[in-house]
Amino acid sequence: MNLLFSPQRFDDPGAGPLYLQLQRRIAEAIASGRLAPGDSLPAERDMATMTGLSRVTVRKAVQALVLSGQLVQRRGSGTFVAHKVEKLEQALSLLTSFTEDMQRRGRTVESVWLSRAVHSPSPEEVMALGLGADDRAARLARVRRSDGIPLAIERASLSTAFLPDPEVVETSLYGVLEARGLRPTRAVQRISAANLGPRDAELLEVAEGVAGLKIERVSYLPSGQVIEFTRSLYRGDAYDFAVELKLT
Amino acid sequence: MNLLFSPQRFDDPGAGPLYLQLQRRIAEAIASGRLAPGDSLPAERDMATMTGLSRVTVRKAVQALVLSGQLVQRRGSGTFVAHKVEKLEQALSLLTSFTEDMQRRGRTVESVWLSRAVHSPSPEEVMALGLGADDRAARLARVRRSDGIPLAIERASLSTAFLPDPEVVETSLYGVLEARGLRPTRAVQRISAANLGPRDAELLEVAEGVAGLKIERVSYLPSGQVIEFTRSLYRGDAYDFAVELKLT
DNA sequence: AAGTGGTCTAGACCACATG
DNA sequence: ATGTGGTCTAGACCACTTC
Repeated sequence: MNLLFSPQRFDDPGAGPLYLQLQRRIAEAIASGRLAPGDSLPAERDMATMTGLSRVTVRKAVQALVLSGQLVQRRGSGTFVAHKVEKLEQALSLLTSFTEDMQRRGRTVESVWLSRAVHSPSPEEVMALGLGADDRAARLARVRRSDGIPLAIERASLSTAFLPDPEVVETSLYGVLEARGLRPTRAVQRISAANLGPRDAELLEVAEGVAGLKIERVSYLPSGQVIEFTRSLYRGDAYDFAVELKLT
Repeated sequence: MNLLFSPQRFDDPGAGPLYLQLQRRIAEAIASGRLAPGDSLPAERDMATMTGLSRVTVRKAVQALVLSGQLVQRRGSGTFVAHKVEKLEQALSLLTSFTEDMQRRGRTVESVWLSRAVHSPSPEEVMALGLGADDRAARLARVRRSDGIPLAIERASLSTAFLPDPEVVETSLYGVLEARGLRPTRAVQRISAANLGPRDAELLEVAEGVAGLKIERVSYLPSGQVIEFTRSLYRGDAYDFAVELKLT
């Protein structure tokens, strides 16, 4: 530990900014196992005096490692090497139920509703759902958790023609639709990456700016009509989507 | 503009940290169109005096918006509202050629080799490629660009049994393999999100910490043998992968 | 009560871009 | 030459956790 934070080599010219040098040192210590998951780092002030850097510079190095998921900070408690999160693998080309998926893995499932209500549709919803001037949109938003860890935020929108009362949805939206005789047969998903904003980061219990996987799904009825439009945000560190390719 | 950076309302109690208040203000100005793409913001020092905040605090607000892709900073030049990047949509369940893909869209394609060489395999490569003790790994790394914008970093690994001399690959790896009678028929991709590290961020010409889409692909020969293992890193702001779901 | 991370300040120097 | 963002410092107070 004394070695890790010794002021030596911080005067090297051409080694780049000081915060990057420190960041690299810590990252290497983690990669090599000299810092193991769960280990605590010295307090920021202590690292500063040990390295001869200012606390602001130490913080900048630490922040980058928090963003990349290698460190975790807890206010009032300390800075720790992150535990490896076993990535959950999920097939992308099958529409699977979150609940069944997790139970098959022997994990607990919790789902916290953020809202279930009817709103005037946003322009995005009008586009995606093909709504008319007087149509209204039912919105369902929830946080999906497993074993106490939040994994994803799901925000679904439907025309009230298909779901007049969103309050009736307890667990499975598709279950409720099925009971009403509505069965999507095709869906298209679009996947991209984005840094989480303050709100979403808080809901997923990660630092602001952490990378998240954004998935937008549009589901279609056999008639070709759009029935549902869902935007999900997955924790990038906890999820892994798998796709099998057909090669011609 | 005077309005945007007026010190009013920065004394509101209960509105959260100052940098978040400023961040929110700027984000709203962009969303509402009062700040249009390409517009320049005042210099950091000027924003600081206008708002009555310190430069460090202004920087923290700006940094977050740079991370989320809403602002762009150019050293020596200024801070600007980012131009909307039209997201490139790509089908995930087809193995498409980057070159053909872009040309079909009427875009130029450039590919910059970072390295083409033979190495001792890393543990990861041994695992993925199923290498033996004496096998060596051919590595190909390049940055894919289109219209002058870097879009992705591709790092491919193969056993030298399949590709003894990586230097022969000029544009298409699959083309070279095909010429050698090697034709993958199945591939599995795993997708997740990650914050870009200093090196990768530089190669993709974005700020460190920006969200990237990480795709790992393993391709198989008809015999079931693994022929290739590729790790790609796409700019999260410029790419969008599409998958169609089969619903049973 | 003591220690931790979170926020904030005022001021400084450097490297780079543009006129 | 001037202005810009990039880095860095020393010191301060707050909110929270832990003892």
